[in-house]
Amino acid sequence: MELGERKQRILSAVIDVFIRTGEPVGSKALVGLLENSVSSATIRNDMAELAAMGYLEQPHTSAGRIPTAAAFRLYIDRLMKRNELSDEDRRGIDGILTHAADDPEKLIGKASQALAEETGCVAVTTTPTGKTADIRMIDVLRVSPHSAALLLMSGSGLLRTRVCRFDREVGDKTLEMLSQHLNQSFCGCSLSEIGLPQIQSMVVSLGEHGLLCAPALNAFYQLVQESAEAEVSLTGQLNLLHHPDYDHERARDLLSFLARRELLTSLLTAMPKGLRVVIGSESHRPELDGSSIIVTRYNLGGGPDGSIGIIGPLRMNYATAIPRIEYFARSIGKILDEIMGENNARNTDEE
Amino acid sequence: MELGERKQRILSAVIDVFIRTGEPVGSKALVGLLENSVSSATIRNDMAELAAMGYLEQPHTSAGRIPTAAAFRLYIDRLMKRNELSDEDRRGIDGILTHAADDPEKLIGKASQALAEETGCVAVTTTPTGKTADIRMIDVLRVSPHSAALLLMSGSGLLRTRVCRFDREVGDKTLEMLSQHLNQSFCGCSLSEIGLPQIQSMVVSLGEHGLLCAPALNAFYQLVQESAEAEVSLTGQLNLLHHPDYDHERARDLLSFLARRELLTSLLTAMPKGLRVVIGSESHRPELDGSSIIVTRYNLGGGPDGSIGIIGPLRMNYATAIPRIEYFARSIGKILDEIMGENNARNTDEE
DNA sequence: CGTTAGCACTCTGGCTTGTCGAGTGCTAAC
DNA sequence: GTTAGCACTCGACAAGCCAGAGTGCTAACG
Repeated sequence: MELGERKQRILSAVIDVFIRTGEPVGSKALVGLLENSVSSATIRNDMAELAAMGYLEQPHTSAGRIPTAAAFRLYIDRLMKRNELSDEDRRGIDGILTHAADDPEKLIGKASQALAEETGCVAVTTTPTGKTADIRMIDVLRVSPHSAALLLMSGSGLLRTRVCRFDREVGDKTLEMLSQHLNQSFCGCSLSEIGLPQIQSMVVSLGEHGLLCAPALNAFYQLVQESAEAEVSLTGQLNLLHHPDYDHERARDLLSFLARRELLTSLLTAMPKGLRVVIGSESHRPELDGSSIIVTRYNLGGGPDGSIGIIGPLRMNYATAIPRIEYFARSIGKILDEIMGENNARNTDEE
Repeated sequence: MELGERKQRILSAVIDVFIRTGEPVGSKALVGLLENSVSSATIRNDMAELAAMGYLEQPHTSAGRIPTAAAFRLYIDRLMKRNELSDEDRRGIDGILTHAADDPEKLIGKASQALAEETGCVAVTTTPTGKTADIRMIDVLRVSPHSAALLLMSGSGLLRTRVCRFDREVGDKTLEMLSQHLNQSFCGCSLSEIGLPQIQSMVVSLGEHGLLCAPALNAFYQLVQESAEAEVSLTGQLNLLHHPDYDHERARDLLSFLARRELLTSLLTAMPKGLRVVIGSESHRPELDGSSIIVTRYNLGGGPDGSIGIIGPLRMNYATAIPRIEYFARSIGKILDEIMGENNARNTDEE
């Protein structure tokens, strides 16, 4: 069902005003805002029809109208004019990212922080990892006579360490042997390939050292598990507490939901590629009613990638937030590729 | 000025009830609770005097009394009966800590989480580091043709890594040389000794590789800085949002304050050794009015140590929280010593 | 037929009012 | 020093009221 041109303009205007003020908008307020303005009565008629079509609703009889989730959907897909970033904005972001940008984790942390600050929402990121990432190297470092640290570097540029304790003192040779075996067996493997059986077979191949090294192998297994699944991190939760749309309960409930990382992970990893906007109840999660999620992927040259996005109130400023998130994702992908030295025809000559 | 024995009992009872209910407590409510009960009129008289002495105050004329900060101070220092942990509690904590206890960071994370959950407050911990910690080892790991990761292990058992990018490709020899020089120069040094001058002099001693390695040295410097200062982490912020004593504003303000880590760090590091309770305004931070902090240090055998504690409403359950925190601190210290292999006459034969 | 002006209607939010109950302070008796 | 009794104060809560905003409908207009 096609919407008349004026109705589209009215709906757009309602959404714009609502995003700005957060209050139901009445017919009179729109009179001054439309291009070829018509009288408030006409607008009322159109609004009544828009309400009948499910795009507007009124909290109570004599209040203005507020846009429904369907209206936001239409707005984002068709009506909205993207508010592209100014050169200044870009420079600002570039500055933030290139400043402490050598380290992947730092980079993503900074990006998350900046995004949260600029949008006033909660920023959500996942580490650049995935089942497809492979193991680049493994190292074993002595910590004390009877404990050592394992280090794992994955193809996505992440380093993870973990200390383990042996049942008795271990010699340098044992550690060295352990390191060699681990590297031989697992270097180049994708993280998802490695399961308990493979690791248990190491106990055998290590011969006399096998049993002694069991704690280390156990730690290694945990390390692999940990690296294989995307690690979600949130920034700017405080922003929610400052936002007028979130009262105590709503903020608490949303944050409680976000604290359950496993739910969030599954939500994010289930997203198809490209930029996605999930509006309120579209996620079928009651906790997300009244909130929107905008996420996209940042791609490394190869397989592994991660997500970056924001979570905030339904009436967030999509027009500026969306281009901003896209820019962040592109920049992160580019910088990570540079760090990791992927040779995929990107100009790495900048700076 | 000494308090009469009955007044002490009355004050204790008021505090106990207030901690339980959070509401002003009246004279009648106390009649049934005191040992050698007296009439409500007598209690009223005593309460009036306690109010005059600054231990009680009433929100308005015809409400019950609530304890002042001074009352809590007295309560904690003299009146309170510590509610020692049951064997079961201890076993529970031991189980949590020994379960994933090989890794120092994991250990402290788990402890923090458990403490937050058990007390319903925000748990605060600092990593076991300090100016006095020394550098145990440094490693340089190749990440890509033109980037590498630096790894630093400090005497407190913490591993920190950071990736850095070189201006052009670097050979294995260069990295190896860098690693050797860094270890020779800085292994065994305390973290606080290392400043920019020492690192800059490395550029010279590295000879032809000096300039190429500048980014790595810069990253190393940042790594040292980072490891030198205690890293504060909070767990269970959501608890505040569930607590009836914190409405939207109070929760927001407290969390905003806690988010400013530098303030928190200075607050924690300024604490003298031993267990401390800071009640509301005693910290001279307006944001902490109405909240209390309980912290203590956990000590490693050697110099470095960290803090663990909780932050919550004034009317928290001090009698059970304090022994609990002490137990956590002792356990963490013991386990870390075991991991790090300090030989200080502790029985490491458990389990 | 689409647009406009006018009007009666509805509903919310804020304000005032009145009542209830908890708790106190004081006084006088024990 | 302790207790009983009583008048008083104050906040919480419900009920009632008013003003304002915004609508839906109808009738007139081009």
